[in-house]
Amino acid sequence: MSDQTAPVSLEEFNHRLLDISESMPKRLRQCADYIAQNTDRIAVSTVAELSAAAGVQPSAFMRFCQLMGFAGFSDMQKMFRETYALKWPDYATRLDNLKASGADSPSALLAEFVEAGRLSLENLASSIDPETLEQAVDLLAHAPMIHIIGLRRAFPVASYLSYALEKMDIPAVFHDGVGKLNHRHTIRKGDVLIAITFAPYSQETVELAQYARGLGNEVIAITDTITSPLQKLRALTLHVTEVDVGAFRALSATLSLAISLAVAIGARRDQTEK
Amino acid sequence: MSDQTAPVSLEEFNHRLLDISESMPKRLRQCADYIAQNTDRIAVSTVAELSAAAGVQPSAFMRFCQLMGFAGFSDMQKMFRETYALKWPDYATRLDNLKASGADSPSALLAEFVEAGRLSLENLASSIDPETLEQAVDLLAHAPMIHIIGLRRAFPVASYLSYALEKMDIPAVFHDGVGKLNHRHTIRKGDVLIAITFAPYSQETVELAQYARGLGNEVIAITDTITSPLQKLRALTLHVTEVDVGAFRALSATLSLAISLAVAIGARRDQTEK
DNA sequence: TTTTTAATGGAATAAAAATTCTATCTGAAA
DNA sequence: TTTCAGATAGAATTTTTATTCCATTAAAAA
Repeated sequence: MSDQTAPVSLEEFNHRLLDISESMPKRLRQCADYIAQNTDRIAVSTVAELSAAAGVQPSAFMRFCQLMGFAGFSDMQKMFRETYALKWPDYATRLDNLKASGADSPSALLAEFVEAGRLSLENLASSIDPETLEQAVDLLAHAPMIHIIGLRRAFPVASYLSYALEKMDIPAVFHDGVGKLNHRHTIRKGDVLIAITFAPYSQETVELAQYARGLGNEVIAITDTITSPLQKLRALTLHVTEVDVGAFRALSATLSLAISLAVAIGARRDQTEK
Repeated sequence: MSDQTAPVSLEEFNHRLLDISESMPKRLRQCADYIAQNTDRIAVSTVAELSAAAGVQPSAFMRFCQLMGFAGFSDMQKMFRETYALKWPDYATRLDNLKASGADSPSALLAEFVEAGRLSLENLASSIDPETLEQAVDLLAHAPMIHIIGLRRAFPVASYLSYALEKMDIPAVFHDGVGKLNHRHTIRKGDVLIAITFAPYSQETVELAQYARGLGNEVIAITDTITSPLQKLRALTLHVTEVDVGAFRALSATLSLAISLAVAIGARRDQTEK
């Protein structure tokens, strides 16, 4: 058992590995070498698998984990499963804990939302496919008219998108649902619709998307799940996963995506006009 | 047990999920919805964790796996562990990847907004004064009615605030300016107004704040400068500095503040009612 | 309504995995 | 060569996790 504290990040882990691997006995050295080359497997493998792959006994692998400063393999694996944000914090539980400890001040709550926002943004950066985004911008930059719909939770995003497009003098219709007036007849052939919807999906949004698709128009979807009804319409989907705090979300990632889309469209149209 | 063969790729998995999720009974649907939004957690979680997060019993989750065509959870997880190709380089690398696709590509732009958003959030966390926030929540939690105004750039924030308050059954009036109709007469003595405005300030927002102040009511301001006209009214000011990308901003920080405020009000009111 | 069928929750069981233990081995020092 | 301190392999044990089973509940059909 090591007296050192366990690494809490990939950097610390690698540093430790480099530090001590040279002074390890043969079998443990084998573990170190294997792990150095296959760090990514730790999160999704068992001791048996890893030790077999490294050519050692499970017990040897256990000793390796302990030398690295962990209590055991599970402890080490936990770090990998958590650090890489594949497992997000469960904010519902965290909030309960906050309340229980009496530390549920507004600023504590704000701190949670800030953290959730940071995670969402980081995740957005790695999950958005540049090509899909490029395609969306391309379609939108050439559209004679852009239609936008997004209700309930998605309404702020849709309204901001409308605002941004208007600022750049890009023709756009915001289907805001005011007075239950339906502007669907403003959609002409060749126009492109941006539909923003999160689970549970707004009926109106889905219907408008269906209508647009019925005219043979392209639909760009901004949504949070892979099973959105817009998927069935074969809309071009930009998928954003927001980290929720309890039942609420700060929309940081979605709004960033939306504003990027708007500005990119603006830039593209300027180029084309020249 | 399903007669269909199990999906062997993420695409097949998604397709299957989309196909059958609608015809599932309640609890299994819950599983489907949760998984649709958190597909990436399958590889590194246990049945217990996933089922708890989805709000169902482990046995329900098992049935879900079988409906999806797998023999059981382990079988399903196997697929995800095998196709688990690391999408986890660190954050800096991910940003670089986005930028790599060309200086003025949409994804490079997205990278900038993501970066700006993160900076704004960090800034927010350190600049908000917990006491001021506490005061604001206190005032708002005791208000018989909350009024909200925010136009142009501030409109998404105001609308989201309205949405959140409505979800929590907190009486609120959204002065949305639709049809240039003015709802100022709905403001009664003792009500509190949340006014959101950024430079250059909307005339309408400032006027409504003045009106409310004239009745002797409290005004909470969410604004981006220290010299806003609302300051003169001795409104309680929550000051948010957003990092802009060119002439645009992603509103990450402002929206996080707004949603925190809303949730904190909701929590405070629940307490008071007891 | 009554009957039938499907869905659900939770405990019970089975399986798998992690971890520890100990006899045996290895290699260096005496 | 003998002694001894690690180091190692493999089995035994403990812990965790997956899976099944069945009584209860809810929904659908008669």
